[in-house]
Amino acid sequence: MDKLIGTIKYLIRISENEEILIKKLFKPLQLKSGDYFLEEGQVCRHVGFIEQGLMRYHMNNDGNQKTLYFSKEGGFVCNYQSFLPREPSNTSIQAIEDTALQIISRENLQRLYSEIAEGEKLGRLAIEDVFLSSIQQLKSFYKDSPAARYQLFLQAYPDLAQRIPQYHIASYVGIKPQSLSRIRKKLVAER
Amino acid sequence: MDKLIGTIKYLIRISENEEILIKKLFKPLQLKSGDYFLEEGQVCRHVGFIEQGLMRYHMNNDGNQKTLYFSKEGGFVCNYQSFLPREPSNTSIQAIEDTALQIISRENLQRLYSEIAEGEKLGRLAIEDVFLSSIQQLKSFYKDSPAARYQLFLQAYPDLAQRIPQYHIASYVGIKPQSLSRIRKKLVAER
DNA sequence: CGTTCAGTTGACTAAGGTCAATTCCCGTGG
DNA sequence: CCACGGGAATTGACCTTAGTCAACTGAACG
Repeated sequence: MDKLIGTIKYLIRISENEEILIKKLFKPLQLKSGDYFLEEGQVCRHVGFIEQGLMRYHMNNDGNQKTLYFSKEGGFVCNYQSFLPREPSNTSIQAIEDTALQIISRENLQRLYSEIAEGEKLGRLAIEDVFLSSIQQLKSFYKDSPAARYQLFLQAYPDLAQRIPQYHIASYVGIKPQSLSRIRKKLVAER
Repeated sequence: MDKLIGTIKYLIRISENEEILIKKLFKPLQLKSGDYFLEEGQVCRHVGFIEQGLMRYHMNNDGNQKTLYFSKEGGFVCNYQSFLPREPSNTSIQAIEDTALQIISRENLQRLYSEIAEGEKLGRLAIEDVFLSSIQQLKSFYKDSPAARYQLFLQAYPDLAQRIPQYHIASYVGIKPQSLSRIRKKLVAER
């Protein structure tokens, strides 16, 4: 809960009363590695804040999974594409480490928006963040080779490279594990 | 101006006075085919609404351009990645037909947000729309082959296929014009 | 020890990229 | 009205790179 409050205070200004309210609006949720926060076909009904742990977003495409995104402690998780229009999600969100979350329901999020002075701003900032980073990633698909995307991933998340198995990273980069293995070999040889 | 008001009324409820205010906040802008609404390196200072015409978003990557997106009459144009944080844009927005816009400055958009009852909601809806469609596109890069992306483009924008040169479509799909030409040939053969 | 699964490696295939030549289309000017 | 020029699109030959299939290695764990 401390990390959540800290992150919120970093984004907006809140009073002591507002802090107390926020603590009431969020509920803790503990997931084991492999558990799902959201499964394909369900409607996403909560926004989560990761206190500790690691999660991945993925789609199923006739059998093989495509990893879209990772999110770790300090980040929010939500499939806005399902949450906003209240439609069944076409992506899943799964813990890939034991993960401690603070989650807020749609109803409580509405309260947060209306009862916290800068609540709307907080919502906007949280969404803008996801928005900008997904556009970044889209651009990378246009600009960068798989090898370059892999290296950018290493630069951006050096810690995650240690925590995430290679076949998930390969999927995130948009290639097969075999190809990533070959790219890695090549990168070592060039260095 | 009529199309803009119609689009806004479709998204939110506005009073007659609010309609008058909105008409004051937007200014017309006429672009010739080839003209830029936003050039790389500039800060995006306006949101535009396309009354009539067609625009494309593109990046430069050592010489060759990558087309990220098209927007036509009835749509909004803005590089939020530059507009929101007021940073120099790394993408350009160019008219590829003679295009009539209604544009609103950041200051006037602030007034729209604060002086129109559902102004914030309008802003949120406009951004959500761009947000959801760019995630859609990102997912397509994971799931779909270039041939499939081309066909999805044709389905989604049958009219645009007639208005946009193939080399721009190829770039949007993420391949070279030669490859798109071969894919087209193959699709005809299969049909 | 044997099982399991991630990761690597090899041989081959498929598909897009590259370079270059050619054709097509369309507008312009003689 | 026709000839020419220029850019778009197509085509061919070849290259590069990721995918596929399958075998193998290595580490973790019971």
